[in-house]
Amino acid sequence: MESEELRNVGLKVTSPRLKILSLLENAKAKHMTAETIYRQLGESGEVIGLATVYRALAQFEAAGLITRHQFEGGQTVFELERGPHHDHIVCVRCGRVEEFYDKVIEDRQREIAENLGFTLSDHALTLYGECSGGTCPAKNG
Amino acid sequence: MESEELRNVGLKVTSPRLKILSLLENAKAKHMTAETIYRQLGESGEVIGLATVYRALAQFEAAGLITRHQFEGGQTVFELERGPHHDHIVCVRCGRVEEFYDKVIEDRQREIAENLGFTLSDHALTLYGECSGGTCPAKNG
DNA sequence: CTTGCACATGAGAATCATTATCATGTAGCA
DNA sequence: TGCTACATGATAATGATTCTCATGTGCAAG
Repeated sequence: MESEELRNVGLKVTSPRLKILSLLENAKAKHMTAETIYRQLGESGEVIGLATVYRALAQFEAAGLITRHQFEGGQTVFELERGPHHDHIVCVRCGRVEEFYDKVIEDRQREIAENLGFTLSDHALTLYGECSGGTCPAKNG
Repeated sequence: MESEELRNVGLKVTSPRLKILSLLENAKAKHMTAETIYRQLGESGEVIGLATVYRALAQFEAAGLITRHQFEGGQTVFELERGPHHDHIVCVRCGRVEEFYDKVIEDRQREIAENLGFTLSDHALTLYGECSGGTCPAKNG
């Protein structure tokens, strides 16, 4: 139940929060902007203030429920935090986002940070390219 | 001479462009925001419209003279394009930016993109951490 | 089951970075 | 030297995100 997820992280269980969380869990697109969430909720008759959407997303992120990504050029997208860590590759033509995980890279990152005298706390790796013709609908999906 | 750099990429040689380019080449900080460039020029008595700064930076980027980076949370920073490709590690405490290059990671990125059916055109790898106590002035510099 | 109060919400204003507009100025070629 | 396409600067406009504030509500205590 989503209510528990909220309680577990110390957030009051409210209708807007439940709806946003629920949308994130059931949406077809795994990466959504605040605006998209706002619009999709509106279309389903669940009208929630845009400010509330931003607030809820910020709280969810602080609580570790979701992750925020800032791909180049575009807006900030949010993604439900489930499953193991991964990075992203974005098609510059159609906007499609794929995920991947690579142990070699992960390990190297830690080593590099250490060598430079940093304590690694986070990283952002995003690849940009074009997905192969057949697959690429040349239109966001 | 900076004038040649401009001519070489097909841009008219104008005073504002020369000043911006010159600042980028001589500034102590290697990564600067449009706002910073605007302010530093103003302080040196070289008053240039903010819009012009943004325009010039966009043109320099299109011409390959500089590179644009979008680190998390902060604004967009620009960096003179000289020397080989590299990635960045940013101190989340003091904002210091170090650069690094790692062949292992570069190679893996290409492989990963291929495996996923993408033609890699670009990538953004930024590590976030805290630089070691002694070195970290805990204040941007 | 009521009550109180800290916290949540929504509408719209405010902010921040960035881009567009438009009247005027100028680099650079004929 | 003069023309013309392009550049500039002041300012308005935009788009994303955050703040404000009056009002509403989850939920723990009684």
